[in-house]
Amino acid sequence: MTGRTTRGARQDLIADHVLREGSVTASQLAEAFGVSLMTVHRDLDELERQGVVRKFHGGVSAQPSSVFESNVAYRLRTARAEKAAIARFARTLVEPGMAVMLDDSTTTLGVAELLADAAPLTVITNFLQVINAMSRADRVRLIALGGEYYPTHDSFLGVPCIEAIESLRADVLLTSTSAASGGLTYHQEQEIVLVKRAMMRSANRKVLLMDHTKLGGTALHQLALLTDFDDVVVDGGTPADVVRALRDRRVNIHVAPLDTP
Amino acid sequence: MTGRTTRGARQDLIADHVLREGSVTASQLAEAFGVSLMTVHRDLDELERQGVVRKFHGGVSAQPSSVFESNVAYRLRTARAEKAAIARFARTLVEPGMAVMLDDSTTTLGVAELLADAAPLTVITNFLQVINAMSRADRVRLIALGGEYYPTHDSFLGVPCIEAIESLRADVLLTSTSAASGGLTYHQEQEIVLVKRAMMRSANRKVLLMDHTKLGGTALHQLALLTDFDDVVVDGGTPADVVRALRDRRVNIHVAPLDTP
DNA sequence: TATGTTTAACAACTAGCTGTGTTATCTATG
DNA sequence: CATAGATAACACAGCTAGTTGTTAAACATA
Repeated sequence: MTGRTTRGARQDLIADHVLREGSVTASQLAEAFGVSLMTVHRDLDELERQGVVRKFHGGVSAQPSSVFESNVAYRLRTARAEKAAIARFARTLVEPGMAVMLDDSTTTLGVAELLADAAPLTVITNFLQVINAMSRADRVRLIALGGEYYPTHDSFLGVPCIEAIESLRADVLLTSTSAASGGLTYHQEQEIVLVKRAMMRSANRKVLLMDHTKLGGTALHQLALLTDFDDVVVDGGTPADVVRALRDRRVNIHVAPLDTP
Repeated sequence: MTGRTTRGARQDLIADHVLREGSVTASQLAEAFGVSLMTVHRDLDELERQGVVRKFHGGVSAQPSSVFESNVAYRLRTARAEKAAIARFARTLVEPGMAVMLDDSTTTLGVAELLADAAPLTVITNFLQVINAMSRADRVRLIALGGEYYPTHDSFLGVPCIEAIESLRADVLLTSTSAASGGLTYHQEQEIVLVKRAMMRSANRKVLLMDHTKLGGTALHQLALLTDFDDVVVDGGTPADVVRALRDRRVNIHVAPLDTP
């Protein structure tokens, strides 16, 4: 494990290692990656800032999953290829002239990057990263949902957000959540659940985007039934029997093919 | 006029020149700045994109003032020192723990950059540049006002924005507008006027920030009386008789000293 | 069509930033 | 109080992104 790696890749590996082992010392990491102690400390500071690990005198330990799994920075790193595949598929559900609502999930961020091609378009979102991306896009009418800013999600939530959603109506909602199993979808945060539900009430067609790593899990709060969604898009890495089981439950499921490089 | 200048500075000079002369040819500009024609064209494309000039075959002409004066990019370039002075003063009106509302003016953007020092704070704004700045700030609770995005202002306006404002209450509002004269304040855009008025209704203390270049002018729509504001902050470049006249009108005026380098 | 103007594509250069290590100082823990 | 660990400050290498000029092709205007 001594190959020269870039900063980001090394941090990913450190994060994986910590999550797997529970805790490590700084000097072990310096040794393992052939890099100076100072650099390790800087990586660990960064990971701590992102909420993935906790530092203690001598090293770091993993955060309880409930904490770091909410994190944008962490979520952006997981299942990248799967999300890209799903985004490409979701993009085809959007046609020029539509009003598209996007929630604050990293999966929909992938869609946003492709949406410029579908212009003219109205985009409605509470996700700051999407807001910034779309503010630069041509021929996209952008409607931002305000609210209280949550740094962990990089989005706006709370009562003001929900009220704003309720006075709008979108043609299609592209949304995602952290877990699904047994015909139900889940999310670990109350605030997010309330916003997602409001979005579902304000959209004609509700599309759920889920990479296969999220299937079979649960989280603290129930969000909705899988059958409450008009479409569910999963990536090509989803086991065939899982797809079949969902189809048997009358879930309108689509499989987005992964890139084969 | 042949000294080596940076891109931004050169564009400023070109903009000034065009606004003064009405129109210029591309080759004249290339000559004047000792720079290639291609570079001039690139500068002009940029200025056109910002809405400051209009291109025609052979050169450019100035946009009518009503068009370019609304532009963030243009406004950001004007009266920088004055705005900085006013921002420093306005910063002293904000105390830790307050809920501060900021409108979408370049003057308040200057204040936002200084606000981190006054944390903990609640900041309420519809200005995307302030949202982005504050989302990175520590110990600042950020409440974004949503609405329809207006690229010329880089902010969110319209009914959703006004409704969001109406359900909030701020300790202090820092606002600015494009012109003031005869005891009245003005702005050239209806949408903006409605939002500013809503903000005024939702704030306990209303502070108007005006650099002296805006005094003595008017614009299409009346915004409010100068005496509707609890405080009016002008920069040190304001003529003494103007300050006296305002004071005679019972305007609670403050003069922010300019930097003397 | 002829001429001047604009754009596109490429390459060179630059400035500034990012990532890194070293050293020295500070801090925590036993 | 001693020692290992953490941080701050500085310096430097490498790289990326932004800026410019050149050339050639496309375009507009008379």
